[in-house]
Amino acid sequence: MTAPQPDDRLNRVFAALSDPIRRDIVARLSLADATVGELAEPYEVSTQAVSKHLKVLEDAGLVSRSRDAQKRPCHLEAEVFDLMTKWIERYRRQAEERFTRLDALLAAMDDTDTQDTREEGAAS
Amino acid sequence: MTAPQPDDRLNRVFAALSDPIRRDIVARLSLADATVGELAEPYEVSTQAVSKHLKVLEDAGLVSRSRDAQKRPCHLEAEVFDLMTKWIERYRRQAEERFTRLDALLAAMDDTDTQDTREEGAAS
DNA sequence: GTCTTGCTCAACCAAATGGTTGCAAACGAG
DNA sequence: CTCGTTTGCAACCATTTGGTTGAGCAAGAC
Repeated sequence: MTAPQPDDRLNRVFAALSDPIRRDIVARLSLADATVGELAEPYEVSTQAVSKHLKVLEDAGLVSRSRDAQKRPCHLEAEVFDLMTKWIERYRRQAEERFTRLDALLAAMDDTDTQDTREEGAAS
Repeated sequence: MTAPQPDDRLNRVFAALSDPIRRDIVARLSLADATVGELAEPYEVSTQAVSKHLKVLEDAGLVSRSRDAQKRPCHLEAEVFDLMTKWIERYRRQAEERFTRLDALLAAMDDTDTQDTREEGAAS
């Protein structure tokens, strides 16, 4: 808890969103804050199960909970989304770059006929 | 497999990326295609374990495998990333919108004093 | 005070996950 | 054909996960 390393964070965030109920909860919380009971109502699972899901989302940093009498209003923390999009975009861009480089290589090969094409060696 | 519904897809993609080894594999495949053995080398787990990880990534649609003699070169399919970013961006935008609307509402309330403020009703 | 509501905690259970080992298939090399 | 290399599959094991039920706590309602 003291040092939430980005790696650990990413583990939890991706894992949290791998469950359809939790994704649905996030979707609904993006529209409005809600209590545990309100969130649990549409699903056929018990309130306790939803409470567990909320805990997973909270541990991932996706949801924060305050107090209002007995109720525990849940609030979406959209900030964490950035962590994911940064990770995803980084490697997507890298892959796309590689793709365009491959295109260029193929074009060059087409020019210089069938020469020795040592280029894409192992990236050790 | 016949009808990979987007929901199911998202389950698998998010779950696949919730493991640090699998994220690392994706990161390395974004630089260059690689065989199972090459991918397994840096880790302390067995080749079979990495083979399993590759299967998870393949089932999620993140990786495709071709054949070259005994080797099975792995290739990153960056397309699936879009599915995630679309999902994420959708709800992040929604949350941000709500945030700015709340700001506006507060400003309006400050103007018109304490009127009836029915706005954020349940999202049935 | 007692009651009811809203939620969490604890114990338990079945299924999935991530790892292991051993074996077999596919393929090129000799 | 036989051998080594690379990979996938099956069985097994420990841990995690997503669900259940039952009890308990906190806070307004009576």
